[in-house]
Amino acid sequence: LTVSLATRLDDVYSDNMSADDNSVNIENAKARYHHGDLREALIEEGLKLLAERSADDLSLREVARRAGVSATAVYRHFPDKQAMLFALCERGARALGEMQRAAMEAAGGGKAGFDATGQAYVRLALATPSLFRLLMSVKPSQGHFTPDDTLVSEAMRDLRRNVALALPEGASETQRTHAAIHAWSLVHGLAMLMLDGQIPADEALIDSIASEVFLPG
Amino acid sequence: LTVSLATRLDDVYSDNMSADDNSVNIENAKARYHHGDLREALIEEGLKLLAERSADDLSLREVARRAGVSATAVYRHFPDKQAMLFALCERGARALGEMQRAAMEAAGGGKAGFDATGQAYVRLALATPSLFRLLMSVKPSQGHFTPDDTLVSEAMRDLRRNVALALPEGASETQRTHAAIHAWSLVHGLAMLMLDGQIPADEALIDSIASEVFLPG
DNA sequence: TGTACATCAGTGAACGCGCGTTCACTGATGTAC
DNA sequence: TGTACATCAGTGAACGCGCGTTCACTGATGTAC
Repeated sequence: LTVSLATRLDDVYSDNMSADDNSVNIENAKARYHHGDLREALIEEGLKLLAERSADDLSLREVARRAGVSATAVYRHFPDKQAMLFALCERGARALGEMQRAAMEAAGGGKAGFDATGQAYVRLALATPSLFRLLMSVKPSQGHFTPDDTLVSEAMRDLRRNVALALPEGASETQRTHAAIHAWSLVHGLAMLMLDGQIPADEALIDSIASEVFLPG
Repeated sequence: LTVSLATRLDDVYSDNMSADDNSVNIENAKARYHHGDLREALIEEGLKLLAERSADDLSLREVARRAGVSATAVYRHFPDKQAMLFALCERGARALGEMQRAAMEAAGGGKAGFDATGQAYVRLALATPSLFRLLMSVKPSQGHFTPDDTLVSEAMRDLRRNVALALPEGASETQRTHAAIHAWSLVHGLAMLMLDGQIPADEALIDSIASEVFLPG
């Protein structure tokens, strides 16, 4: 799982620009990026910056600077800063979803698989703290991002499906929803407390807490 | 419990300045505050502002403005902005601790009392979101605030004591710590997910989830 | 193959903003004689 | 009781900062004839 986590994160943070490309910053931007590539490069630099600072401290100008481009160039690819942040969120949500799926699969489904998704959730949070926090800040009520849904709620749908696999056969819809919320709260709290340094980010702790979900029936 | 919560929050947010005091802003500040009162007024305005915006969006200048005082006056009472924020944290920590104690007492101790502290935790978070988040952001590793401890870790000490009351007699130290972390994670995750709008801030949900703590043995 | 032209992703200068913090100051308060 | 003086919590002007965003522009690319 740890390996597959690393692989997934490499996907998210993949770096198309080599160090050489950075050192020939003198050439103009159009020569450096083929058509459509700057958008991608900005997202990548944004994700890299989120590894260094919080989303609140991430500025559009710095992302542009890192990509070797003027601040105004960003506006060719995003209507405003918020839209750029949202693009970063989408990457985070994708990574979260993929990791959950991979963890479930690797553990062979059932209760073990369900536990694995919980552990993967915490590990993703610890691996990409700012992105994880940013992701959570996109509320369903902030409907200007997506028509009527959260990015996270997609992962939540998966969670409700997964929780069914860990519950006894005849569990009701209500029981499933309740168990899903319970499980999500548990791993989310663990992740946040570890991110905030209130609890040691201990591997064994993640594994044990995440497999102690209270399941009704 | 709800009543005692309201009472406690009134304590935290108590407003010593009447509306009249605000309307006679023309008089100079020295006339308005007796010696030492401005510090208190600044803290109160800070807490009120935290009810409107996040700690990140709270500026020293605005706190001063609300208190009817120049921005530089703040420096007579706090060495810098961070110190002022920390003073707000202290209030939050105090409120959290008092609420936990009150909840435990009101529920008559034992497992019921322990569950009540969990519910109170979530309710405090929902009542004062920004203050709660700010409180959590004070890390043990940021030792410049307190010598070698977190503000929150004081509440954590209480938690470990409380969890013992809900555990079977012969529980080991390890089991107690583990159960405390588990319980904290559960209610903290529930609180954060509700604050972020990922889960409805439903009263019944708080009560039921917070009493489903997994207890070993 | 060469020329004219439209497109559009980049540019740098400029805007107004609010911030945290510093500085030299002022004027009310309280004490010493 | 009156006067001289130290204290110190306030003041407003000023600083430098980086931000998001706008504007008119430029110059490479690709297409049409």
